[in-house]
Amino acid sequence: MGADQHLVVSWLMRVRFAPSPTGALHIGGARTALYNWLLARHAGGTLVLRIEDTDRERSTPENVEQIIDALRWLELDWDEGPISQVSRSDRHQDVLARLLEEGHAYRSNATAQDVQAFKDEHGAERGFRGVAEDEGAVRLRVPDEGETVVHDLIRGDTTFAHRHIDDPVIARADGSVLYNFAVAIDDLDAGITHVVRGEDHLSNTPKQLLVLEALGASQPVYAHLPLLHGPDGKKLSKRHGAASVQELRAAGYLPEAVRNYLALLGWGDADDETIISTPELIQRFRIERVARNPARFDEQKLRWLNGRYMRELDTDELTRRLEAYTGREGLRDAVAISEEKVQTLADFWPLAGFIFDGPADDPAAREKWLGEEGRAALADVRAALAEVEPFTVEQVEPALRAVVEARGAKPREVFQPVRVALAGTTVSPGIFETLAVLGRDASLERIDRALAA
RNA sequence: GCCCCCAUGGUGUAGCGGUCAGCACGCAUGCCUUUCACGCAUGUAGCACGGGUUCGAUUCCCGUUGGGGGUACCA
Repeated sequence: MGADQHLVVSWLMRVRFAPSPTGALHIGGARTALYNWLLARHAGGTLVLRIEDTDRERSTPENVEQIIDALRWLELDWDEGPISQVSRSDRHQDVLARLLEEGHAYRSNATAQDVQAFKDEHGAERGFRGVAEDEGAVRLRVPDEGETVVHDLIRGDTTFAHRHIDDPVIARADGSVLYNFAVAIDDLDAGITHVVRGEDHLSNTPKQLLVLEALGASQPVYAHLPLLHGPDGKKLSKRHGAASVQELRAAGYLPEAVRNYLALLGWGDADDETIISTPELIQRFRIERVARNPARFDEQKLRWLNGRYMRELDTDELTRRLEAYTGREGLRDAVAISEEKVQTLADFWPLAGFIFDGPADDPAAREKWLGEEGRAALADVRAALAEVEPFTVEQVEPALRAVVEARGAKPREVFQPVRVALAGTTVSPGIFETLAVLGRDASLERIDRALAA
């Protein structure tokens, strides 16, 4: 690589997604990943995946795998990593030693009680300052004077007075480093240019900046995303239905619809479009336009959006998705007549499963539509259907309408009994289409059964 | 407690000193119609409150209230 090219590379955007593997990837984390991905793809930059696993208790291989699965399902790829934060502990130790050596950090055995005692004496707003000891945890020295300003692409500048900041513990007594230290070093070493993460990290940013400053390193540009809440305004949790990516997947949502929805949750373009394909998103997404206020996750809108995406897929593709989702095969004909009626992949089977598994059992439907009148109509339909040739929608429809006319009935008085006979319920795809998909034999058999019951 | 962030209909957002405050979801009604949907049409509902600044504030400043985050030898 020549010098010129190197210069170009150094100007490119490098972002990262750094989840801590504490379980399933939540929607908030998924959105953070999406925004970073959008930024990287838009700028032709690099997305680094780093696993923040310094908390050994919660970081299990299963949890890491869950996050990677979720990203794959969302079709968000990364260019470097996954890098385990723990795997970088040698480097962390080197930097820690240097900070200790240069006096930017010190060892201390101060406990939470000691910190409280300090505040009782100096005032609650006064940041804790410890005294150097021979052993104990490592604390970063925060100056008493001055302030640290976080320059944020979304929020502008936020100023933190040093006198309010506690000397943060950056390494445990056993030497293992803590998040606020490791994250600063890792982002620095990875050459991250833009740190895009949740707002819950904003208050800790000055500590990370102080670490960087102690090292004489330059700082990245920050962008803190507003947090996501549940429908009730409270923190998002399992109580709110699908709160994790795997739950969204299980609920039958399409990854492209989820990307579209998540992109709009906290971000809006000037032209106010709602349906935005991923390529368009890459082209139009601007981190500066991300909203500052927290957003609520609204599954109703996701459902609507998902329905729009479902209807945009052609029948073959939708069939592939549905077959993968249900684990069944030979669904195409049933899919073709159900497309307009489902909003999620999960909606399909309850609507059209009767075609394969036989009529559902809905006593109320039978009672209402298969009484004396219903059976009489059904018998007429059976007779008419026996003559239809070929057994196609084009031939079936006029035959049934002729029955309606001959009986002087309302359409529903004839069609609903047929529907209940075939599906067992009052809801199904169009009746002519359903008949055609079922075929003459199966249709007549089901009608006979309803008549005999 | 202390530090920090945020505030447009029920929800997500557009707006960046003068607009009938726009769009989407939802909800309601109508049309379509064999069920359920889809689609189409119409309607419903909002600038948290109080002070300023200004000829004029949804928009700028301050405060209040209300949410949220941080304050761990968690991330």
